Amino acid sequence: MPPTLKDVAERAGVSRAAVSRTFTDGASVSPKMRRKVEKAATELGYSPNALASSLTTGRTKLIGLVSNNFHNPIFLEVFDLFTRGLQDRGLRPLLVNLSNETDPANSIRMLRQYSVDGVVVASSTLPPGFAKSFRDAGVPVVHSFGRYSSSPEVHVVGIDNAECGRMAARELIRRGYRDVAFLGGPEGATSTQDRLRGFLEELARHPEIAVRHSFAEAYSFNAGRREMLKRLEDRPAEAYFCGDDVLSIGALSAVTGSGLTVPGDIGLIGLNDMEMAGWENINLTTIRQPISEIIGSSIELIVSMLENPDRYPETRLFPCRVIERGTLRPVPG
Amino acid sequence: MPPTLKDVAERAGVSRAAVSRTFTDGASVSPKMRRKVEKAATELGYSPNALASSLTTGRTKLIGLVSNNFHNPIFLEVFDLFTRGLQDRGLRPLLVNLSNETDPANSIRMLRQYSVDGVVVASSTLPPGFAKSFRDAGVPVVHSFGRYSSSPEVHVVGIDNAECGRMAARELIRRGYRDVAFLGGPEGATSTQDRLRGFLEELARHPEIAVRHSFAEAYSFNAGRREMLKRLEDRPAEAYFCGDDVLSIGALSAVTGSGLTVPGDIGLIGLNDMEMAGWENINLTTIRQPISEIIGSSIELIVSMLENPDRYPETRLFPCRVIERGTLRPVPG
DNA sequence: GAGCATTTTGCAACCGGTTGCAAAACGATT
DNA sequence: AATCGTTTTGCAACCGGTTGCAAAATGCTC
Repeated sequence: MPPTLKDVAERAGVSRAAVSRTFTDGASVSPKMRRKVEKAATELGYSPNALASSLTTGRTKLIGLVSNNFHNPIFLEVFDLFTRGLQDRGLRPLLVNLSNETDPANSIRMLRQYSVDGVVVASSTLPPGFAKSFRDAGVPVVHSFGRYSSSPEVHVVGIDNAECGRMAARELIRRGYRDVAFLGGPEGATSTQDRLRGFLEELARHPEIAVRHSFAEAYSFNAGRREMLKRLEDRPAEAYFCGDDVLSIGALSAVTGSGLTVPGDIGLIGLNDMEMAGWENINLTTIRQPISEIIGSSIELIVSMLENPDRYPETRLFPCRVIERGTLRPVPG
Repeated sequence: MPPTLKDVAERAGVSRAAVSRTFTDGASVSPKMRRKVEKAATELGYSPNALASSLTTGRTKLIGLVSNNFHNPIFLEVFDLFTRGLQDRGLRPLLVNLSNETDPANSIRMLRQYSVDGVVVASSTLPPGFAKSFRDAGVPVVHSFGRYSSSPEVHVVGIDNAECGRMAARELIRRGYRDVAFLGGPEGATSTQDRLRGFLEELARHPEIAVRHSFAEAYSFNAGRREMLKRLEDRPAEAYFCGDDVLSIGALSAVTGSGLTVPGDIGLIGLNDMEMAGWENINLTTIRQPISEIIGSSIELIVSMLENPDRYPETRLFPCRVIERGTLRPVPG
């Protein structure tokens, strides 16, 4: 139904090749020819079919954006930044929701059928092997918010989760807490494991401080709330480092709902600094993850892989920092 | 690089047409042939190129998912439901972020270049003309969360915003408020206009009740908070119907942050019933918008348009209902 | 095993573009 | 005006599939 190259060529009285050339930049076309073609094209309302041209050029400018996290509000920011960043570079995000899938094979097949030029895996809970299987299928891939590895097999952009754990521990120690805990996300998630590891590592240097940990079933408000309610049944710790902000807010709700106060009775520190953490009625002390930088860097990386698919895989980690708000008690003295 | 139809045909010692047929269902292939082809295909790891086939079939199974709302957490639920629903039907969402665009021409061109089979516009703030320009370009379109029109030009699926306004008014009246207000979203948004209209309409039947209204600059926490802070400077109303839940939560934060209580000093009712509204520390009374039904219906509609593009445009409205939580005072008596 | 209807298969053209190559047009030089 | 080097243009093959049509194969019946 929409006009094709041939229609334009006929109307302009030139060859199809000539039309094609006027629409691919860098091709040799005389000014006269260009005028003729452009006139015919606008008269017909022609715009080239990107999919047809992808057949010969081997480029679709389609990027698979794969995620399994459609419940944490931080991911709305993530999608916003990714879609805008990709669009600005003339790339189109093909969204894949992995929420109920476990097997990568399906989504790999699907993305190959649409011959995406590259894939961005945006998730802190998917195992590293997931991104790897895209690479094995010959598709350039970047794992955003993925796990640090000293010998990376795919590009990873994210934060040093273990360092965040240490950072949280130092912050709690600095404020004089003597009985602290980690309230993590799902036990299997690599991000949870790493944050816990760092947390324990740092606290191991302070044997006088009691440490414990437990896991919520998901990175979600309700999971955080439920887990904290369980902790409150027995004698709770003085302060909790929660796996992420949403968990923290759930935990916060459990604490205040039980008639205790934050930070009076219990201190809380989260991770992410999602928009909501700054809301007046939440005001969560947290560790800021520079998601905008992470995403910018991920896009830059995937773009560079379009030119050079065999680019040596690297890990890019961005520093986090503590954002002080109102859920930890002040530094003593 | 990936194996093509031809490779499979050669390996199986059959014609390319035969291979094509074994991969299109409903085509006539003998069991023997099918076995031969499938064997060769799995050996080579072949899977058909959806884009190439779209050239002849005219179907890409790509659906443009267009939105300008990447800040309201409710839209994460929206994206989740849309992507899952489309995937389940073998369709692929091509995400378009309209946040900084105002002119539809660009996105229309882009979606036509990728020959999407249809477009879903998911937004309550885009003008009706936006969806229309897709239709004019010959692309099947559904406007989800769009405005009701008695003579619709495109498919609209959503709620009756005016009725929601009336519903909120009735709820406030029922609880004995005598001085009420509408704290709307951006003045230009059709959803805001309609909600206000309904709200005023219902209150016009109760001249003894004072009514006023004002608008926030966006459907966002900060806008709601700022606007409510302004209202609090002067003598505020007894109760506010806020344009949506995010605005309500912002307003809630402004009220409690000013040392007043909800619903003691000021009552609040929102609209959407986003997940967060039910969180213990928010506990917002609100009007539930059945987003899952709206999205299911939108998908059903766009799917049916793939078969029958000239389907007569209809408006589908879903009923809302009040979810009673803790931000309005109890019914007197 | 011949004759027939039915199914299966391959040929070849086509979908909407791109691109290597050679012919045509152009411009400069003598 | 003839020669030569450059640029511009068109031809035709190709990208990875699909599909109408006719030929080949199959299954039945007698």
